[in-house]
Amino acid sequence: MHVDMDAFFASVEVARRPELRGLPVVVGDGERSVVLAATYEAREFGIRSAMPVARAKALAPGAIYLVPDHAAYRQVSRGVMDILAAITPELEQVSVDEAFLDISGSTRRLGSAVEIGRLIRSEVSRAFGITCSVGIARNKFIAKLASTQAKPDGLMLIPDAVSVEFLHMLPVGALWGVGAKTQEKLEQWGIHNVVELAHTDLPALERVVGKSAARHLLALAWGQDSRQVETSHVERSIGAESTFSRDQRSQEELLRKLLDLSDDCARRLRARGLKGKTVSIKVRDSDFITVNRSVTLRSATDVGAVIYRHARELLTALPRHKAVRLIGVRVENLGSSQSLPMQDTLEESAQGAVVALSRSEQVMDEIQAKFGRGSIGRAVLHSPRLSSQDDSNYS
DNA sequence: TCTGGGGTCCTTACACTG
DNA sequence: TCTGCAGTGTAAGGACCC
Repeated sequence: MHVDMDAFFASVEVARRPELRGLPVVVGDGERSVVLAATYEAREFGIRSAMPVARAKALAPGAIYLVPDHAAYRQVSRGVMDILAAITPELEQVSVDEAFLDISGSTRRLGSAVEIGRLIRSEVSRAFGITCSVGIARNKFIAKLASTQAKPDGLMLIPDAVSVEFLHMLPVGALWGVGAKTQEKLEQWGIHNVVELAHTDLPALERVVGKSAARHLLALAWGQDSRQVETSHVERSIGAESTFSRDQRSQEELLRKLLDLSDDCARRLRARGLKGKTVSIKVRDSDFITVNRSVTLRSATDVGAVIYRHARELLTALPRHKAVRLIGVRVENLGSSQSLPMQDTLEESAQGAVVALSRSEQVMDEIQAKFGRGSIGRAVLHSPRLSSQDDSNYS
């Protein structure tokens, strides 16, 4: 079973502000952002999620535009997931607003799959005043297609016997893993629908989309998906990125943001008991050209100052002519803190520098946990100058 | 029109090792 | 000593998902 909230962020806003009901409501973060969610009334104007807010405003200047309140959405999300967890522990949360459930062990206790789907929909609506759609099928992929077809505020069961027939009515873009680029490539080869893809032979498909994707797509096109509902998942990377309100040329400001993002990554790593070995940065310029640079360290870290130092080296090594639109930091190659050694390099360990930095950041975590995120921070992020050379400015 | 931020996975190229 | 090859790790880019 696949459960998917309808226009989730927008629905949460409408539920807590009933005067918005029936109106075109768009959740999006300001001029340089994109639409995160839009009510079905807003979609009638052609507004879609991921569309630039500026474009949405051109389409529907009279719609209501709201700044997202992620804390509120997370809270509702947790409540919805609690409802689902009461149905079965075989629950896989895919994102803030959707989940897969393996309900094969729940039908004796709670009734048929359709009855369970109805129960979930009524519980979610009763508890939070929002709607969700439910898809039921023999595997995850078809269940997800079913919930999409059921939207909004619906339920669809696709019996085994008709699942391939159902699949073969859909455009190729309905397949998991076929986005705009792959769809365009497939269409160049005359493959527009799932049924056409299903009857393409593997070697030909491999030439179009590559080996791995070809096998994957061909299986999906015949309704085959052996993925299980995974109740736990291992994080592979943790990152943070930010788009400037105006394209940035000042190295000072870029480094300041880089430090802030490095700290954010480090704090989240520590909160999860993780360390990472690879630090990567992402820089997008005013022409929307994006480059990534990464470096693998000798040992893993969860220290913001260490992440920042490597990120800064990567950034300063970059030849740059254009102003910067977006900058990001990501830490990859993650492992548990317990299983990974402590120091960054022998040299630094000898100085005790990294140990001291690590400890001071842990103390900051503790103070922030007690008194709030704004209660303590790096002085350098609040001072007018940030040297690009002097490491003493970490603190 | 002017394109977010959180991620995952795949492909390609290249260096290195046995 | 040289060459080819397979396997592995790293780096960079790209596509895709929500």
